[in-house]
Amino acid sequence: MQTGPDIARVAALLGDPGRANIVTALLDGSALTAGELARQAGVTAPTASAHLARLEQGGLLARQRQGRHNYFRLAHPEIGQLLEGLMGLAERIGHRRTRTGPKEPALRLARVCYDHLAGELGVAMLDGLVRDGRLAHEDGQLRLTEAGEAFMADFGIGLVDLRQGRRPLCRACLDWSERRPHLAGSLGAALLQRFQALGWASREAGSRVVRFSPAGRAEFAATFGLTG
Amino acid sequence: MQTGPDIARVAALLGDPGRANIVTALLDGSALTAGELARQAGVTAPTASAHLARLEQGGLLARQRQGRHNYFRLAHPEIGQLLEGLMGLAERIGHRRTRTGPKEPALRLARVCYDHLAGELGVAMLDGLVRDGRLAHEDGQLRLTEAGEAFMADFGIGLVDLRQGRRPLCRACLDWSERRPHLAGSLGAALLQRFQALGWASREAGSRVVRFSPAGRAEFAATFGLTG
DNA sequence: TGCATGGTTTGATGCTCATCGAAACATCGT
DNA sequence: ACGATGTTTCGATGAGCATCAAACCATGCA
Repeated sequence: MQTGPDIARVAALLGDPGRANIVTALLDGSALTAGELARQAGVTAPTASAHLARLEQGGLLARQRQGRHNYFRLAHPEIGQLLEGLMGLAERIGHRRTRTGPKEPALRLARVCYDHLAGELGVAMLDGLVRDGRLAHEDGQLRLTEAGEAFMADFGIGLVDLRQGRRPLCRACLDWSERRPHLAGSLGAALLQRFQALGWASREAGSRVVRFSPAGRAEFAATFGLTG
Repeated sequence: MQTGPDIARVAALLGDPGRANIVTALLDGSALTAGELARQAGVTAPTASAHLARLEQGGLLARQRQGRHNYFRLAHPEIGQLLEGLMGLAERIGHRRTRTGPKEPALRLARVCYDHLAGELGVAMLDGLVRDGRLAHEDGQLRLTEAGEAFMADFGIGLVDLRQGRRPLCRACLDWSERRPHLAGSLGAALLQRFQALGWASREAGSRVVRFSPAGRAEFAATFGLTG
């Protein structure tokens, strides 16, 4: 008999392949309809509907009705963090769904984690920002320095807007494939959006892959002082 | 159809209340026998045996036969990290097993996380170490500074031994109750052991609670420069 | 060589729940 | 108003599995 949070309830929600596929599909931060999720999960509409109801009831998903469509998204960014942690552990333990798929390398290079950049380039970006004194680790938190504020403003990020929301500006998120942190939080999300606006990178439809153009990749490396 | 690590397998293992109780009981880093775990989990010996077999098969637990006893422990420290993450999320979402139990405050103040100090005092200690320049955040990793090495040696920590193992010396572990990191890794484990050797604190049998004596608490605060 | 104790295996039972087809419901475009 | 599309509800089916009692195996002690 133990006290404390009920981890079994949450784990059981993620313990079904269908539901796991659903939340993984939502890990890119998008909001998908019930039908899309059913297809992604490889189940029929009724089963998906039942799963979605349970996930919503369990507090993992948020539902937004829009006309005849039902959009679902992760209820909280922290859920994405947990999923990355689960992936890391599953990988270490050797539980893999398939032999490394074809688009696996692209996924390891650059992917979306909820709504920010993850993968090799994601952690490299955070490293660069810290090395150049734009972000600072402080009491285990990430803080934007004055130099960092100037840098972001120059890069076209509207910090004022970002500080409006109650979501933290900077946050370290442990990367699944790199096993080191990358930048999350509203700033991380804004940066990824900016990359897309600048045409440096684009999201691959229906996957978490972020594809950089050769020119965009070069600009990216130059901006954050990456050698690789 | 998705690729990548199979999170459902791992989550399903943790999704049963019996198994969740088992791993939670092992979260204090101890190695317990099958019988003890059966009692902790509130199931009979046969069911526990089945659960333990599945957990071992799944790579979450390591078994060590000693005579007619079977000792189980978490297969890897990272599993403890994931469990704390799961607890944090479950708490946020509002899944609690019971109304806050009686020993809950003690647990939030100071407890064992796998083998190192967690809770209010755990994060305060890390804060103090960083503030005083003994640990430094670097590229998202924790590093022991020169001043820190001197401090640890003076405090009676044998760094040479710690560096032998392949386990990282310092590691940040996200605290379940405080939602901020505390110090893990072999150094974190060594510090907790030292506290016990000095008589500052002692483990409460059969729980994760770490109980500081009044004098020990004062020494602790003085050593790490805590005001609270 | 026995007896006690810890642990696992086996077998049987019952429950939860994932799944899908069919039908009902809701919304949109025409 | 009506057909088309997206979504949920209902009902039925089946599989997986958690559970325990009883039997079995192994180790330690006398």
